Amino acid sequence: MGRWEPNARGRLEKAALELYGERGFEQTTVAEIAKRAGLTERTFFRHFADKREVLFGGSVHLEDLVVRTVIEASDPTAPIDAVAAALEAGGAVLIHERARKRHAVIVTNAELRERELIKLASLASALADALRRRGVADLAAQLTAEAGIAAFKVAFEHWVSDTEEKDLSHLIRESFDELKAVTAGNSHSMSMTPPHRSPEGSPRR
Amino acid sequence: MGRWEPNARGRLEKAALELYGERGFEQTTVAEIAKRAGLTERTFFRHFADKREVLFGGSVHLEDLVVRTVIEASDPTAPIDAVAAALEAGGAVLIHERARKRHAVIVTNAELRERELIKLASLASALADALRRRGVADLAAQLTAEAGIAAFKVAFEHWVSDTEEKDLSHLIRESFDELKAVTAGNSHSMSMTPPHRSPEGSPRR
DNA sequence: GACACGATGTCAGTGGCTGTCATCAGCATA
DNA sequence: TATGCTGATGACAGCCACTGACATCGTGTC
Repeated sequence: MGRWEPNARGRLEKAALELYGERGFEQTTVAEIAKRAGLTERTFFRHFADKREVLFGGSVHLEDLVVRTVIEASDPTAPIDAVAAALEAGGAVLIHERARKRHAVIVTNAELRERELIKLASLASALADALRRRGVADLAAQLTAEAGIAAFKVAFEHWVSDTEEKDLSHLIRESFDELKAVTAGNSHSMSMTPPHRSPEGSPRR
Repeated sequence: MGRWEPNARGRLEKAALELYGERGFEQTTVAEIAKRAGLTERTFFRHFADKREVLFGGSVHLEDLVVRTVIEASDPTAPIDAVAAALEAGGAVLIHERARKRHAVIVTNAELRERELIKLASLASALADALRRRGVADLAAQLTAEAGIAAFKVAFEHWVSDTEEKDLSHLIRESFDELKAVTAGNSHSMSMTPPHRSPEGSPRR
């Protein structure tokens, strides 16, 4: 077979996730990741554009799946529901255990959060494109996509923040329902006397 | 007064925006920015956390304004409308000319887009906090904030992409109206036969 | 056997960013 | 007036992310 151990990329991903988890993202050097994977720093950068990207290998695959699901949605579906269904399909391929580990690393570092956000923005943009191709007007397509991503984001964060694995599909549906309620103005008006608020050490500012 | 020229920070911001515009973000070194501002590289990093942050000095001020507006909203306002009004108030302090120049730089570079996204995410998070403090339930607060930011983002992008200055307030209101329509499923169902689509070289994939 | 190919290694260099110490005007205080 | 403190800046050394250029070496092909 090959002259080298196979699956260099996979080994780098594994080593990186481990090291980021063990000592933190900033405290890990690319050279260390490469060494644990039995490779050199230079090779790391041949597989990944930068030190962060090694955590986001699956995002292309996910985006593909979600976009395809929208494109193949049955005809008389409302755009927002097509987006919800597509994101549910995307969520279905995620593995709770792995997603939790990965997310635990990401939330500890601002640069990694930035990268996550731009991946979601890219997904929103691709979704909007798909909707436009289905004949949805430009502004509506953008807003449906962006609002859909917002709902997904909220659901996903609840999913990975919990040790016990709830059903992500269910969380996504709840999130979209709440989104609809909230934008309809159906949510109760705000009151000046918040219900559950004790004055134990008021937040500064 | 001081021993040095006053307003070092402002001079750095000005020099950076100019240079990023002239030769691009990546082609500009921090040393060059500092030199144009009559300072040293080390001083740049005392004023800004990194090379990107110099473009985002106003974001704290903006976030403050928006959050305060939500907190001070009159009692019987629906949360989504309070958020819309607050973002309109925030948008009102932006200067079209300057926002356009800044945005033109940001869209050319992925790292800068990442930074912009995390600032918006921070704003969403602060908005959600403000809503919770006003007694809005947790999930509703998150979704209202995130969806509101989505609407703002779309409106803002339209505003800065146009040479002629439309009214940002107006664009924001339109965006929120469209958001409400779209999440209500009021938008027309998707059709398999898109209205305006000529087959001139189908996009790959 | 010559040769192209593709994945990796080696090495030198750039630039973002940090820690540390020095410098120096203004200000307070003895 | 001398002394000392403070706060903004400069000077310098160093780490590490990332890149370009070239070398190496199995594998498959002609």
